[in-house]
Parts: sequence; C-alpha cells; structure tokens
Amino acid sequence: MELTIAEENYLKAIYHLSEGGKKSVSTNDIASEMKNKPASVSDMLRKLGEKEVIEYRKYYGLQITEIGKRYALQTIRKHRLWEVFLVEKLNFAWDEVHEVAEQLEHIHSSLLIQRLDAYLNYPKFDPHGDPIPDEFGDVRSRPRVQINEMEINQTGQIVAVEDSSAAFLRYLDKVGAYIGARIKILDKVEFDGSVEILVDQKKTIFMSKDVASNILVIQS
Amino acid sequence: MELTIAEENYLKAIYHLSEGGKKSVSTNDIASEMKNKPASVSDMLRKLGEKEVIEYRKYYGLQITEIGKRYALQTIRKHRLWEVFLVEKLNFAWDEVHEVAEQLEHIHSSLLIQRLDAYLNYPKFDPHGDPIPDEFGDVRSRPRVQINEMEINQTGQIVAVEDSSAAFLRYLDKVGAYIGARIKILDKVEFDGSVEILVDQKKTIFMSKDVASNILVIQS
DNA sequence: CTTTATTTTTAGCCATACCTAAAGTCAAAA
DNA sequence: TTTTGACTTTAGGTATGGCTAAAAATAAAG
Repeated sequence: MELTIAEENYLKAIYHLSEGGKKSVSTNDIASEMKNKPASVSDMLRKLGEKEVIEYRKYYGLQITEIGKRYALQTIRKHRLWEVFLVEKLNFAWDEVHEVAEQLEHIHSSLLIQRLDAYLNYPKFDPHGDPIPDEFGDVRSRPRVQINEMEINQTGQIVAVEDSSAAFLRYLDKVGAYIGARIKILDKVEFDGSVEILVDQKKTIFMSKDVASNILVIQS
Repeated sequence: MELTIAEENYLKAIYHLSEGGKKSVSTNDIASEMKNKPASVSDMLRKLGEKEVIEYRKYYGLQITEIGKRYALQTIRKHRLWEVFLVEKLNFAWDEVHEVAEQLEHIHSSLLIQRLDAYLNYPKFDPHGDPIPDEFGDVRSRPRVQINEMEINQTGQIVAVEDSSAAFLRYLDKVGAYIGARIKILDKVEFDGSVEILVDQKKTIFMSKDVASNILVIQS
C-alpha cells in the first residue's frame, strides 16, 4: 500500500507526538503540530484508520499500529539520511537542512535509499544527533542527559538538541556548541541553574538553564 | 511565482514537443505525451495561459513564452543534474535513473541545486549525453549526427540516444555501446542501411539502421 | 458550399486535502 | 444531576487535477 505525502506527514507527526507509539494522541495536538485545523485532522484520522495505520476511536484519540510505526520509521529514516547527505556532501549548515529534507523524505524509491545509505557509509545518527532507523525500523539509541543535569567536572560529547528551531541552531553555531563537540562542566550556579562549560578544551561559554536543558550529551 | 508539480510537468512536455519553443504544439500531442486525456489538457492550458507561461489561443494550439521557457529549462536542469548524481555517485545504471529523477526534479530549493551542481563539478551533459542548462537556462549543445549518417572509416564518440526506453538502454549496455564509447564505422550495407562498427578499438558489433538512427555521435 | 471527420472545448463528476461554521460528545464543576 | 466548557466531529464549501460524455469549432472532402 502506498501512502500519499499528506498521509506520511500525519503519520510522522503522530509517531513523534506519541513518543514512538507509547502515548495516545489527541486531534488538537496533531492540528497544532501540523499547523492546520482540528476539522482537517478528524478527516485524515478517519482515512488513516481505514488504512489501518492507526487505531482510531472517535472522541477517544488514537494509537499508532505496528504497520503505522513501520511507515513512520521509514519516513524518518529517509528524512535523516537526506539530512546527513545535505550536511556532509553538500555542505549545508545544520539549520538549513530541515525544509529541504521535508521534501526529499517523500521521494519513493527503495533502491535510492539503499544506495544513499551505502554512499553515506551507513550512518547511525543524523547531523542533529538523532538516530537513523535501519531498513527494518530498528533504532539504536544512546542514553543521553541534558547539560543542566550534569555535575561540575563531568565531561561528555554533544549529540543532539531538543529545540531544533533555526534561531536556536544559529545560536549554537555562534558559540561553537556543534554536534560532536566535547564539553566539560566548569561551574554551575545553583541560584538559576545556569552553567559554565568548556568546549573542545579551548573555549569557555556560559549558558542559561533554559539553553542547557535543550542540549543533550553522552557522558564520558 | 511558484508552479505546481503538474504545471512543471506540462511545461516540460510542451518545451520538448515544441523543440525548445520553435514549433506550436497541439492539445492531442500533449495528452499523448502526458498519458492523459485531451479534456484534462484543455483545462491545464487555460491555467498555464493565465499564468502567462504559454500563449494560448483556443482551438489554435499554443506557443511557450520566454517566461515559460525559463521554468521548463529550470526543471530540465534539475532533472539532468539529479541523473548525473544518481549515476556517478549512487551507481545507478542509466536505465534506472529516469523515474527517480522525475520525482527529484520537483524539489524546490535553489540552494540545493547550486550545491549539487558544484558537488558534481558543474557537469555539462547528463548520463544520456543531453546538455544540462546552466542556472540562466543557457544550453551548450554540440553538433551531433546519427550513426547511420556516417561513412565508412569515420570515427566519433557516442554522446546521446534518441530513444531512451529502458529496453533500448539495456540493449546498448549489452552490446557495450555506452555514452562516451569511441566508435569507428567498419562497413555499411547499402541494401538495408545496417552498419558494422568497432567499439573502443576492441569490440565489433552489428546494428540495424533502426538502432543506428537512434544513437547520436560527435565526429572526430 | 455543404457535409463529414477530426480536434478541441465545455459541462459535470470524482478524489485529495484543506477550510469555516455548526452540531455533537465528554468530563468536570456547580 | 444538571450545566458548562473544552474538544471533536460533521456538513458543506474551495482548489487542484484527473475523468467521461456531449457540444462546438476547424479542416478536409464531396
């Protein structure tokens, strides 16, 4: 069964909102995620229910099915592989890739994705540090902590951000806190939760708790 | 102004059928090229006329405008650049690229195309030997002859094919007559126009006039 | 100069995917 | 237990882009 572009986008949103199928999702949540109206969502949910990619009970929200998860993961896989391509091969900045990847993820060709994956050397994480599902939908995830949860003198490597708005990404680029950067916690201010960190053993930056809580690190 | 995918496909078909805007094109021709019905074409022509990418007089065919040409060439440029990418980077065979490039050509991002062009080292021809328009729509074309128009002992290099059906491309692959191959005419049979040619100084193949007339060569 | 055949267009219908406005459902507060 | 308010769905409309069937225009033949 082939899904339309709109259906793929809904499924992806539902997958994310349900945190991988764990939580039930509401019509309103989907509407605000998709930036459209609840009435439009109701319509689509009926269709997705008929295609059995979600289990839909009117007025009681929905659960994504196993089939639905497979489609969602396939789309996420394509999105993230294209992001790797754009950053590594075409030298896009990581705040420029999202919009283009949103389009590229809907290209239908399993051969294309196989070849792209091989060409990129089977990457396991995208430029934002998010895991790339394999062709069976399996995801290799790493335990990650927010910077504000770390203690003084602990070290680690930045692997992902929770807020991927262009403004936030540009800010990170400016201060040099890119994905892959090695960091060390130099100081924490108990009063407001702000932290001082050393980036790549050379640059000291200061960030509010608000910023720190949006940056994810693997400790080492 | 942004064109829809359908509009881009119509413009591309019109551009090709009119041989770059030289000839006027009929509704029926477009319908058979697009594999849909004349009634659907009439509808679309009205819209394209309103957007001023064609000049449309009911019952009298149409001419593509300068603006329309720019859009068509832009789409053709994207299609051919993606074909180069698929063949050179992802190791697609040249008979596998068309369908995927048909999808990729509709991705909207001028940055993407600039970067892709640079990444591929500003190619001037696609894997079928067709010229790639530059970002201003300029095309560098080479004088080309069909193999059946060449004389005994003349030499040249295969640069394009006129029939790009998958079946024909597979046949060419089988006999080793790929784009870029150097050839020499060994013999011509006046009776049926068939020819015997030497490919890359090592392989002798025999082809009917029908096949020979579909292969284009730059003489040298 | 008609008649006929071909081509093209119009009219009206279908599906997708969005919208607004109105009606229906559920749950929490009175 | 009833009422209120938030959430959700339905009804009916819009635009795109296809279709068939029928009407209209052009061109070709008698």
